[in-house]
Amino acid sequence: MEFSGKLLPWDATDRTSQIFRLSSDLKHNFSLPPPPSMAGAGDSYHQGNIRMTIEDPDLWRSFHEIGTEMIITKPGRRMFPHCKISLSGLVPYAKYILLVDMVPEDGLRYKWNKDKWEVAGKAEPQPPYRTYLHPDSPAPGSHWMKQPVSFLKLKLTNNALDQHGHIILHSMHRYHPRFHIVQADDLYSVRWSVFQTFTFPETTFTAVTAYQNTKITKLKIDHNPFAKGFRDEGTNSKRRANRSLADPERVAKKMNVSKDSEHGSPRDIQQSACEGLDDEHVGRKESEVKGERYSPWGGASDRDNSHALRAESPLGSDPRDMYSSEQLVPGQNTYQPYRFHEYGKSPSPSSSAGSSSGCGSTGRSSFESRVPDVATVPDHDTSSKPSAPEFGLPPCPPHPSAGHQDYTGVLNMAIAQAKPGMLGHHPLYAPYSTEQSLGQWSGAASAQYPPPPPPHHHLPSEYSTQAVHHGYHHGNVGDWSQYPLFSYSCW
DNA sequence: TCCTCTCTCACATTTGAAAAGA
DNA sequence: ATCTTTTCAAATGTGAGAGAGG
Repeated sequence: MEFSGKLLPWDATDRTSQIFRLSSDLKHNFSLPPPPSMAGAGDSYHQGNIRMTIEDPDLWRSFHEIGTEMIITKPGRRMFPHCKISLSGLVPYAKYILLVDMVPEDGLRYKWNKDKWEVAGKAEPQPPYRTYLHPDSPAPGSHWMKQPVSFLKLKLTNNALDQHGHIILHSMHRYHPRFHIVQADDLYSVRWSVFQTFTFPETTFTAVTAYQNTKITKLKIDHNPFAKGFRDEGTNSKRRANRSLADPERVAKKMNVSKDSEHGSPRDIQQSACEGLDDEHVGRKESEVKGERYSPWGGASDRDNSHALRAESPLGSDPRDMYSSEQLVPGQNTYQPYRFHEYGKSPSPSSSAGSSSGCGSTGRSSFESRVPDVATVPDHDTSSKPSAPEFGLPPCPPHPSAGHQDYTGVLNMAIAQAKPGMLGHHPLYAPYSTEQSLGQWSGAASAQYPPPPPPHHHLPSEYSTQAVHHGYHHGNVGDWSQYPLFSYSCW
């Protein structure tokens, strides 16, 4: 079954900021069909029929089945596989901005123990929240649609003081990239626009400073051209020798990689915690992969023991919980929007600890405020990035269990390469100065939107989910959500 | 002090874009 | 103007070692 990412109409005047997110499974929480009045209604600017697909889905799945790891370094490291998407359904002549940010999977920290990932405690406080702006932004829909859009240059770093606009992550934490499409002529318009967000479960990864799972290393070497020198057939005899011990395994792995992605994996590996994701996101191949996945996630074998399982695997036995119900609400707080992540039934430390967050123990939705703001601050590194403005998306509020978070609101975007003029003469930057940021945020938000929900409290009804979930399976087609932004001004 | 875990660094190799030359 | 070659910055995983914490 295929269900393209048809946007549900959104009334721009609707301050309740309902977010509609297509889920991939009707049997989940929000199974309401779209109100007839909304289905296919009118304004193409706001509704469109946007569809996003991820490129190289098989490659992503190959990694995902093992447990994708992404290296993060101080100077910044590219992702591999890198994010590359295809878009359709955009208004050809309308301009869009493409953004990517990294969303914590949960409020947990992990460790690699022998051959599997285990929970190692609560997540560390969230580092400065950044969003990567595609350098082509803004560009007309026709531009985005004519060929796949690559985020090759996106870099991940563990340097909280990074000044290059790289996305800052914590090592040993899990994230997934989230793609945003905003119809806007420039960044100034962004805040008036509707964000449409897409996620691809198979892009979930663990940020690491050094690879933990040797199978991931091998997969990277086998597929990343820059790592060609480390391949068995490569010229580096020294490294070949070092790796020779693992050769039998490598051979077996190589033989299995392609197969595994579609036909399951070695049986010595416990079932993948990602199984559920595959079930619904890997096209209609679920029957082929279910229960056979190789997984680095410990405890996954005990599928029925959801508690035990989820304690170790944030994806849980039914990862759909995580992806199928995302609601985004506008941040009402001028500088402290909150994001609530709740992973449904998962009794993970994070969710349990987050009871005070107001997400409710029964709800599956993860609520997020998406209030991208751009801090206008002095550029303190003009030599290296004279026009390296960054703006942060809405400070991703903390996971309930993540402890104190950095609300600096640094919405850094690596827009150094963005088209000149898109930001006009305003120096956008992403400082880590709370004072500055907060100062910027002190806009008159409340004038436009209802009062903000109290932090760590139940969302008021007007923010409650009215998500509409459809069967939305097309392998690498992203889930999407739509939400208005910018309840306050910051420019 | 020892151990474990995580992170950093220099290294050899490869890629790919830009520059130089034919 | 076009094609080929050269140069060089950037990207890659490796493995040793440092550093923090228990």
